[in-house]
Amino acid sequence: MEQDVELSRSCLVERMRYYTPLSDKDKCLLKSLENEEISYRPRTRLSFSENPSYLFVLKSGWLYRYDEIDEKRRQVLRIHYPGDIVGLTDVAMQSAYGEMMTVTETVLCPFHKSRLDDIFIHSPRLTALLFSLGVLNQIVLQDRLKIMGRASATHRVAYFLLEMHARLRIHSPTKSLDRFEMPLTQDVIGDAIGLTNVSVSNALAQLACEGYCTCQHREVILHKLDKLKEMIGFQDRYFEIDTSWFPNV
Amino acid sequence: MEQDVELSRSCLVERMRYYTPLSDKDKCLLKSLENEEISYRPRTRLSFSENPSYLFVLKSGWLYRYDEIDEKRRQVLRIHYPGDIVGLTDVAMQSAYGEMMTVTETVLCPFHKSRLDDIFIHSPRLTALLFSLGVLNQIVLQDRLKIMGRASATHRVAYFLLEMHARLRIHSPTKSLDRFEMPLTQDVIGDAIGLTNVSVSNALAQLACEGYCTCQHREVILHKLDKLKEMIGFQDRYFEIDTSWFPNV
DNA sequence: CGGAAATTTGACGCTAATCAATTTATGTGG
DNA sequence: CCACATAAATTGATTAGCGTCAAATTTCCG
Repeated sequence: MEQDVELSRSCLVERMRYYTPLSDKDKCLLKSLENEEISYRPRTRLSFSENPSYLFVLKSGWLYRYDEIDEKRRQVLRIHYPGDIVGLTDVAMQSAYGEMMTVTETVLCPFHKSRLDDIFIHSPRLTALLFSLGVLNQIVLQDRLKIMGRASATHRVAYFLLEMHARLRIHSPTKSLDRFEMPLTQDVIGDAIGLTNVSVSNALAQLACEGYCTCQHREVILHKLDKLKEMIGFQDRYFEIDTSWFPNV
Repeated sequence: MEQDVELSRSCLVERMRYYTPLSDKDKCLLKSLENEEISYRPRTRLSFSENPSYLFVLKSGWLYRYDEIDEKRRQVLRIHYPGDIVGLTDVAMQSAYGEMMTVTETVLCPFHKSRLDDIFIHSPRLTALLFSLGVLNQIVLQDRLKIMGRASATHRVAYFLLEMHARLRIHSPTKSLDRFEMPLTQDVIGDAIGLTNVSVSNALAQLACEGYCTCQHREVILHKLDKLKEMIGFQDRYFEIDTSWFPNV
């Protein structure tokens, strides 16, 4: 029991066990990825392009990945929350994809990409889970494509808030979580959904005006969560993984 | 030798061996996924939402996946080429994502999702490859996000043509392939990159006017492939997979 | 060859980008 | 704890690009 409590302190284990029960062996496998720790200050630029052989477990804090398009434009590709594995898009290719920037104080646990082999070789079940989480990521990206392609500025911003809400819910599934911290600036939000900071500001004003939500002082309050979801047809992808076909070993 | 030739007729084996050498066992594993065949006519709507437990190897033909937004709007999420595994976004979740439509005459090989377990259990190396191809897909989606968020209509269309070019190159890496068939209508292209068919038409006219490429009679000719790539900063993601860390079993 | 689908072309309107100025919030040192 | 400097957010005026609607032309396919 003591041991189990000890193991559950792993951020990655917390995340994974949310989707499916884990054997002690699997917990150990995951836990071992968090042996080292590096801390970063807020707003630190992280560039691992020189040798993208390391992945990271994001232990605490927020960071985002972005890619420069030109001097004044960039695309925010992904926002990372605690429990995320960071850097897969770097290690699968021979070169890194964009850069990362910490938002808050951040702790990363680096591990070499060859450590993934341990999982692939020793735990087909964990492998299936990692694989499925990769597919889930594709689905989330596809959702974002849909929004970027066709939705108005207001809908895009609403979508962004709802996706953030869905992400945060994973780590506090009991709470209703109608309010949460928002450390991202409107510039970053805009770069994530293809808008200028001005348009984000206007969209937030309109959402507030219609009573859906407010976003002030780095805090989001979702007054009409369900109505908001309905308005843009939002689906929470983070609760849906089908584990029925996973191998039992 | 005879056997090897026989095995190489598998579309999936062809695709996978492009990225890394495969053992005979791995070839058999992959080949066995193509035991059944179903043919479809062009422009057939495929909906497997009732019970999304089957994946498909796309043996021949083209099809695309899309999702309706409202009556008149849809987002084309992905275009599938021979050798693709189709349907991962359905089986990982408990419900299907959108629908599919064949473009040309198409042959699909269905297999149950539990067959993936065979790969995860028996071939860590093939698992690593499947996993990496999933990550590659995420990268391609991220590239598309970048384009959708910030690029002009002309750049979007140029990007679309170049991505198609990159995809087709996988299956004929020797040819320079500066011209290829384009069975997709401008409506479909537009729905893929967030434009109307009218804007696609205008963008193609401008690209042709500037001498970059022509798209007529269902055929694309890229006159200045390199200049076009340079103009939009295109990177071919399909050649980059890093297999150095894959397990040897 | 004939009907339907796809593409092209043009006129007009709307949304969000751009540029710029102002207000508000944040964080630091005294 | 306050004053100050800087960053972030808000507001407004103007503009460019794409969407929308509609009609004409070309292509496709049985």
